[in-house]
Amino acid sequence: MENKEIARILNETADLMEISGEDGFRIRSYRNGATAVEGYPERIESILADPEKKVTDIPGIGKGLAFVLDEVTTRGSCERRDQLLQQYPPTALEFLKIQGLGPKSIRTIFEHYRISTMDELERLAQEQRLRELPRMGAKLEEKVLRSIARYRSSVGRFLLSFAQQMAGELETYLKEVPGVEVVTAAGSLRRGKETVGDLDLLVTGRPESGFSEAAVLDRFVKFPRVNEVLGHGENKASAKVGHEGLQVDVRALPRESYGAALQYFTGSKEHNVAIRQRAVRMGYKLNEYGLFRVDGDSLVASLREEDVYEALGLDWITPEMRENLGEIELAAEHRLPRLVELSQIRGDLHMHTRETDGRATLEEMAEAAAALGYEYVAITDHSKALAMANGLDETRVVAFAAQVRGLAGKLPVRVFSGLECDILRDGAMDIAGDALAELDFVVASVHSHMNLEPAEMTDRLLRAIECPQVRALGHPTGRILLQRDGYQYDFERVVEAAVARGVWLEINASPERLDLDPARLRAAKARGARFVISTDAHHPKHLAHMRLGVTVARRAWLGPEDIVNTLPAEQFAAVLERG
DNA sequence: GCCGTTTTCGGCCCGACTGTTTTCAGTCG
Repeated sequence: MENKEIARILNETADLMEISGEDGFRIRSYRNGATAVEGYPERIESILADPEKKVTDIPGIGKGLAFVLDEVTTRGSCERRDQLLQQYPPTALEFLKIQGLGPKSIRTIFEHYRISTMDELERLAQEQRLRELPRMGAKLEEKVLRSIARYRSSVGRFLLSFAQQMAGELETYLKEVPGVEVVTAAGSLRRGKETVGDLDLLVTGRPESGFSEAAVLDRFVKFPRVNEVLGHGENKASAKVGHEGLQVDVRALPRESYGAALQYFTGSKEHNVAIRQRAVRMGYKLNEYGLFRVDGDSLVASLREEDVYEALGLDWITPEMRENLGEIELAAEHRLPRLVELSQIRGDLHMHTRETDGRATLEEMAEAAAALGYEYVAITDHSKALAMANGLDETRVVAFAAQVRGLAGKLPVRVFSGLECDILRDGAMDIAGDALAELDFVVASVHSHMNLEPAEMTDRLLRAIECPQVRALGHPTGRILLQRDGYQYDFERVVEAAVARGVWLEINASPERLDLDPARLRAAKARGARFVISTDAHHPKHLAHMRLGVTVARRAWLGPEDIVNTLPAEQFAAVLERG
């Protein structure tokens, strides 16, 4: 069992313990344990199996959790979780995802009503029976109904990063089948959409090396994380994978038609419709087997995707652009834009350390950045409004700026002193201007009062942008993918103000944000905005999320000239200096 | 339940808001 899965079960147990009203500190120990397990470099299972090693050497794991870990790895659950699941239905955990409902309210609901499904919860709210319970009222019912609607629309969708990871695991696994040459994820994953509904894997190989389609599909349905096989034919098998139930379709293909199939299954639907219309106009027909002449049915192209596009008089179009938003016309005129690439990113401008809610030190973050080949980073811990994160006050901000000046030249990358400064409800900065002025780089973000009226939110952001020390607007919509919509405001006005003040817009690359989104990025670019792509890392390994941010930028057709952190360190420093 | 230790028990992060109350519990971050 993977550490991540163990951590999930510990967190789930903690959720149930909260609903059951157990001691808060004990619950926190379970959560701390989960975090420790998830971030631990070695497999817990192998530590448990090794008599030379002890899990209790891991900080956060004591005697109690050691026993629980042993239970979880051997049978996938633990005694306390089993007990609690007898007491509450598994949907109790789903109810926690509904905004406005926390463990206490869920417990109250279960004490008064015998319900076990989301539909029943919805009915209680509709029939105004929640308000009969203590401390619940009409507003809560409305909130719950809104949240259930959002929950429904996100069910069956998955974060891009999650699907990519699953695709990677399956690729490694399927490549062990003799003769397999390529395993490629197609569909919205290949196009880099922020969330994906299912995973399409195309597999091909060399018959002369023993490749057989049946062998690939047989191995796939035996993948240990397959939960339910939905279909298993000669060319295609489908299954729900992982406890999350991501649907994975594996198609085994002859290599001759690989390019055509890849084009076909990558989509988008709109792009493909337009491409096929173009083919028809040129006297061809295009399907997943190849591009054929209509008269005589002879094959024109199918081996490589590039061949298909070329035969249609088009430059090859990168999957991120395939949405029929004008890319086909540009490809026909050989005028496709040059998009930003991960290798062009030279620094990361949003990350946290142990000073607030990060997990590593400034030095560790700098080393991890150097390992990725970066020239520079900005350390941007939280400001004091985020009390729970132990945000910096003015004194600590000034001390931090001085500390970074003292470290000049002593770290493997250039470090800029930064701050992710909270934008208060009225648009004022959480930190006084003279303290901010000590820093090299200030990114301003909203973390509270996200439900203001659009006009008020617009004014708030406009005022924040006016602050002379602010250089970037962090996660500008505040959306959390599959969980929370962004805050409402007049985006165009805010962008125009940002352009006028030289404030950059952040593309926050953390997997659950990817904020701004491609549509807003295009709109902002059209108004002259410039961008930074930053990871918002809270751990050195999060720095690797940069590639997700780059993917989002590419989906918005952004080039290196649009992204400020493609600048070399000296030039970037000069841009900061100019103010 | 973990940790550290003044070694066997006490401390562990909390401020702000919301909607419900009529003085504050529950949620959120």
